[in-house]
Amino acid sequence: MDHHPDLEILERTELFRGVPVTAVRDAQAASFRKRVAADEIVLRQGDAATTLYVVIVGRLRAIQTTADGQQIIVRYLGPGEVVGYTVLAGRDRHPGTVVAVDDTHLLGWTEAAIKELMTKHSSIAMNAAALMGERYHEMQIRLRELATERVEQRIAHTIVRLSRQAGRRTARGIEIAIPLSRQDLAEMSGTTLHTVSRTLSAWEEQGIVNCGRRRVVVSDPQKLLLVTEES
Amino acid sequence: MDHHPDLEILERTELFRGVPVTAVRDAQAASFRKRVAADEIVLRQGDAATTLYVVIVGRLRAIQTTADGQQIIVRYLGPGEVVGYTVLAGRDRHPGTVVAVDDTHLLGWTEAAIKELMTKHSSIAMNAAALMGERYHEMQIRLRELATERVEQRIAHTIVRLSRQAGRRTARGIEIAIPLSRQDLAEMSGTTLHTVSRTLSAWEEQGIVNCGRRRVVVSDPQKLLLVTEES
DNA sequence: CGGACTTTTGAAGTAATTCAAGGGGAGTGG
DNA sequence: CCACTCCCCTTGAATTACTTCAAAAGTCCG
Repeated sequence: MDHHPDLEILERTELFRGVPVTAVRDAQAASFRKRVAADEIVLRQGDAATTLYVVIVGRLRAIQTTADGQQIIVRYLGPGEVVGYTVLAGRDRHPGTVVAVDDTHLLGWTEAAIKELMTKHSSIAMNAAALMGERYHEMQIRLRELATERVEQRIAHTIVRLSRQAGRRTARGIEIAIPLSRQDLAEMSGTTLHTVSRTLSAWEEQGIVNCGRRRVVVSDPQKLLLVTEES
Repeated sequence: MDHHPDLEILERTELFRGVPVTAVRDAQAASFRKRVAADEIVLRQGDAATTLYVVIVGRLRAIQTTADGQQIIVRYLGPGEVVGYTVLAGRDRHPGTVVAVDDTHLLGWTEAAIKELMTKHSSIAMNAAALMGERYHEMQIRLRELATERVEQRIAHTIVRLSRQAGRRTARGIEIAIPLSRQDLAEMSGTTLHTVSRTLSAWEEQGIVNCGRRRVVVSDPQKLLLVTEES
């Protein structure tokens, strides 16, 4: 069993992309598998951070909860992405909760293992820095949107982002391959489910989207982009 | 000149903390100095990213500007902090602009130099990952605040954060050692200068703060914390 | 077919923005 | 040293975008 199927997958993840094969092999050897069913929690806000995961198949959502129970969706995580960056960041408690959206398959490392890997193979550590930087960048954009844009524009941006991240071309347009309730969209856009519902209804009339129960299809991506641009 | 004063400073920065002395020496040798006067631009949004800096003395502000000219202040950067993370993140264009608030002294590296350093010394790369993770985490918090809190609470959080980052104990309370206009606070809290002004006026009457032209002194930190907590 | 969850839509309420105008400090130049 | 100017700050009043409240209608699943 010299040739392992996980190896090829790992080589294409954000953490191991461009890393020498020997190093990826080391990583693969030190990893363990974890499967979680839909709606299961992978890691919980406030818990001690002990593990880092890479998503192999499936999709998860990272959320943050405030003291008084309000939630925001920080992001969705798909194949190839890192879950549990806490260990990379050198923090000791998870700043958010990660829940599986579908049945998911992960590869995991203990804190000690991943640190050893990064120490031995600096390219892994550099990838870690790059990936954290990428997320930081994403957040800057979202922060700016939230601070300067109107609700409609923010919802449009949220949907554009989702369609790029998890969009599937269909006959009717780009379908977002994640079940999304109005509440979910609200928690991503910083608004209420009511406003999301009203906005989607309006867009539906304009032929921009086509949505149902926990389902969003962008029928006219161009028009949607126009919405993100208007002042 | 074997013993260089920059060396000791570098050893305490977020990028070189805990890194073997030989590595820090390498870094110091590869660095160049840069001085910028107050209000000078260190790097400009949209420009090609070629350099990474570490702040030695002084303070800078990172801003993001939208297409239509609206601004937000992403954060302030002080001694020991990294400026120009773009290079670490592997992006090619600066996502924001960084301007010096005071006269500032930086140490810089070319992209090639810093990448070589990280490759040779994985602890530097790991620090880079940790520091990016820390910023990502900060942004998550701010995003949540912006999405779930009222303006007054957000302004309170902004000021609490600033007082931790740049607070100086004085007879009157904690003075924020950065000149801050109402507009600046607005751009950090996602509101308008008018609302900031009204809020500060109200707090002044309650004896929470004591502020003047581009100056904020927190006279009752406890009461301010209460504001951040109320629903 | 019952029941839980999701979505829609109207109406009322409100927090915060926008509009508008004036006041005050700090620095500059005569 | 005074006056002028440029910012910065303040405060009222009007407006509005969005939330909150409320109720009803769909939709999916067991």
